[in-house]
Formats: sequence, structure tokens, C-alpha cells
Amino acid sequence: MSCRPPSLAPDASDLLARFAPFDMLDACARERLLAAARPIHAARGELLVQQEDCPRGIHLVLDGRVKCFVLSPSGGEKIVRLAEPGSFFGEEAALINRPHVANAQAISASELLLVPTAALRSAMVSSTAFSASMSNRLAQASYDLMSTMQVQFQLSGTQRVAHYLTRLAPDDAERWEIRLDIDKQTIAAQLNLTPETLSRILSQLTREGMIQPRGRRGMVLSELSRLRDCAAH
Amino acid sequence: MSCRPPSLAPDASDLLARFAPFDMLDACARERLLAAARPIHAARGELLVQQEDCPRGIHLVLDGRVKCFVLSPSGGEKIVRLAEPGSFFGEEAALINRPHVANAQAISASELLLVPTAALRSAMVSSTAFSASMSNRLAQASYDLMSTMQVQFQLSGTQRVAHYLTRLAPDDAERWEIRLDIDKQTIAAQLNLTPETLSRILSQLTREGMIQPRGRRGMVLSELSRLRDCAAH
DNA sequence: CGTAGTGTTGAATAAGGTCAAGCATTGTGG
DNA sequence: CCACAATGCTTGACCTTATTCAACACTACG
Repeated sequence: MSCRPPSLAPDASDLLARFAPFDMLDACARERLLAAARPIHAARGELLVQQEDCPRGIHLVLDGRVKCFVLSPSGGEKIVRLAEPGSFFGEEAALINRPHVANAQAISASELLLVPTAALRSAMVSSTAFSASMSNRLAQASYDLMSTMQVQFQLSGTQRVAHYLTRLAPDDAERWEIRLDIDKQTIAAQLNLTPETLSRILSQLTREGMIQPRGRRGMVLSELSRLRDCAAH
Repeated sequence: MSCRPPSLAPDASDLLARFAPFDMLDACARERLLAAARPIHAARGELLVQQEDCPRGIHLVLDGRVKCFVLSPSGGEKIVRLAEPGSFFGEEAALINRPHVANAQAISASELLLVPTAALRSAMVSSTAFSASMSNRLAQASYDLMSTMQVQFQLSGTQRVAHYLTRLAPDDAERWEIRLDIDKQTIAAQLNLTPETLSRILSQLTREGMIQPRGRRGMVLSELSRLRDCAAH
């Protein structure tokens, strides 16, 4: 069962090797997976998955950024996951073959790979190392969702914002300058707040001296101990 | 590599066979898993896992019922999962070896099995069928959490209650009598409401004629189409 | 410049939580 | 079987939090 010669350009055949957990597969299995997969180029704003869609596989993000969000009847968005290069989404629906519960939309121009469920399953059967690594990822997803629920259900708006900011700085710092790499609306949707409320909370934290705005996206966290304390945890 | 004679009573050695996904294992592997596992008898109200605990394995519920919940700084509980016989909890922390994010408490006298992570992992390596089935369960857990988030973040209190009641009746029924199998405080904690608010919503639904209370735990859903409509979805 | 996108601010409002009291149901011991 | 406590549930008054709607400011970029 030889796997050569590779039918794709060398850098394409190694594409998957750069992304865990696919690095656990041998070149041969990776190539099979790659052959079954469909590359997707998404422009900023493009919808990749819609609620109720039947899943066709998992979406691996190679480049760019994708938000997964749930909608309210009135159209409000709540982001449940931000997928960056190396992470994937839609696996929870694909693996149990049920309609997607979340929507996915590129928030910047993105490159993805749609790996069909069947191909993924056979890769898992063929390599226990890959399968184990995949299980870890699935467990990680649950863990993240539960952490999110803890923060979002049990903390007030101010606490959620403080918690969010706190995680952008090293644990031992007291003062730290940050640059938000996404816009505030998106942060608000992650924190389950309206942009207005986020804005108000940030200006209150500013008034109280815990943060100092630096232009639209920059910010100095000037009293991290108080901020952590405010996230109360 | 013979596995006989079984060192445990016959019904004990077959114990795991009754619970998916362990039925995918052969008797031999089941026995090994069982030997590594620790049985736990929990009285009603007993705490099984606390937030920040280091995970020692996954808890399989054999009998009884266990609530998994996250706490607010002020002590408010929000139930993120109700584990009934055949389901397990704590897997998300165990598999990635991180502190538990949720607490687990028996809400009735329960029998559990604590399966150490290492034993689980080796069972997964030894059987691809078990491993695949386990992956499905993990995906299912994420799927359930995301569905919960959609309902809880994006629907109003009334909608959440209507949604909850709706799911207790068959899809095609218009009138259905139900009996709540848990107390209202617990339902409120699942729906992220205070008991007071749940009570108010129920009495409003009663006033509007969609439900009729029947004693403390019984209830007639008398206009399921309106109720579904009210859950808006 | 002018325009679109993004962020901020204010006033009014709504949804749900809190606190406190009272009622009902269940279970227990006399 | 009744008294009584414990628990669970309901109701009312009040309050807090965050949303909504509307107006406006800032910035980026053509």
C-alpha cells in the first residue's frame, strides 16, 4: 500500500502536519484525509455554517478567524467560540450527525478545510494516537464551554469584563499594556453584553482608575490586582 | 491472555455491559476496567466533586441522579448537566487533566463508579469501537452544552420555561399531562431562574390558560401549540 | 472632505432578582 | 389520627442590572 508519489504540491501535502491533532497521523493517512477534504476560501463576513444545517464534516481553520454564535429569535448574536488557525468547529454536530446548533461566520478573510465526517472517522480508526488526541480536543471543547458558562451565567457584567481583561495579562503583572485584537462589538458578543453596556463598564473602570484607554484598541491595565479582585474569583 | 475465571460475582462482572459505551468492550477489557474502578455509594446531598478539585477519573452514574452545577461568587447554583443512570460526568476535566470547573452533588441516593483516567485511556486504545463510541459521547456533551447555551442566553425566562415544558410532551400532542420528576427549585436552577421567578412564570402561563397545575408536581399542558409558539423556535 | 463603520453617552424601560411574609404539603412523633 | 415542624412553593413590594432607542462623536479610509 504505497502512498507515493504525492498527487499534490509538497507544501500542500504537508499542510495538515502543521495542525494538531493531525500531526499524529502518518503522511499516508494525512494525504488520504487531505484528498477527501474540501478547501474553502471565505471572505470576511461570509457565512460558513447556519443553525439547522446538516453537518458535512468538521471545519478546520487554517488561516483567519471564525466566530461561532447562537442567535436569539430577535437576531441577537452570542459568540460561543472563536476559532483561530489550528482549531476547528462543527465537530459536535458532525460526530453525532445532528443539525448544527450554532452559526459560523468568518470575521476576517479565512482559509478553511472541510474534513468530511467519514474521512475523519476512518482516520480515527486507523490511528489510536490520532484518536486519543482527537478525544482530548473534544474534551477540551466541553471544558471550555463549561468554563464559559460559569463565567457568563454566574458573574455580573462588570465581573465578566474584568475577568476578560485580566486574562490578557500575565498572572504576575500589576501593570500591563494590551492591544485588543478584535473590535469591541465582538468582545461584547463574547461577554454576552450589548456594545453599549460594554462601553459603559469600560468607562466606569476608567473612572475608577483600573484601566486607561489608549486609542480605540489599546488600553493600559494599571491596577491589575484591583481588576482581578473585581473579577472576584 | 485468558480472562477467566472472573474474580467477581457474575452480575458484577457484567455490570459495565449494561452501560453504553462500555458495551463495546469485550468481557475481558470490561473486567480490567471494573477492577481499576472504584464504586461509590452516595447519599442524597453528598458532594462528589468540587470546583478546582483535581480530577481522578470519570464518574459513571449507575443508579440515582447527580447534578453538575457551577457557582457564583455569592453561592448561586446553575445546573449545567443532570446525570442519570448510564451517563457520566467529569470527563471533560479528567481527559485533559485540568481542575474541575463544575461541582457534582447527588440529588438522590446514588451508585457510581469512578473510572480512573488511565484505565479509561487504555480501554480506548485497546478498542477502536469503544473509542469511537466514547468520542460520540464527548461530542454529544459539547452539543448539549451548546444547545443549553442557545436556550439560556438567547431566550427570555418565559420562553425558557415554555421550551422546557414543551420537551416533556410528545411532538405531536396538543394536550398532555405531565409529572415533574424533580422539584421546582432544581428546575429553576437548570433554567437559570430563581424559584420565585419560575413560580411567577408558571402562574402567568396558568392565567393564560396554557397549563393547569395538578398538585405540587403534576401539570396539564392544555394548549401545546400555543406553548410551543411561546417558546418561539 | 464625506461617508461608513465603530464607539460613546443619556434617558426611559423592562426583566429579573432580592427580601420578606405567608401558605401548602409532606412527613414525623406523640 | 392529630399536632407540629420542616420543607417547598407562592406572592407582593421594591430594587438592581442591563437593554433599548436615539443622538452624537470619533476614526479610518476612500
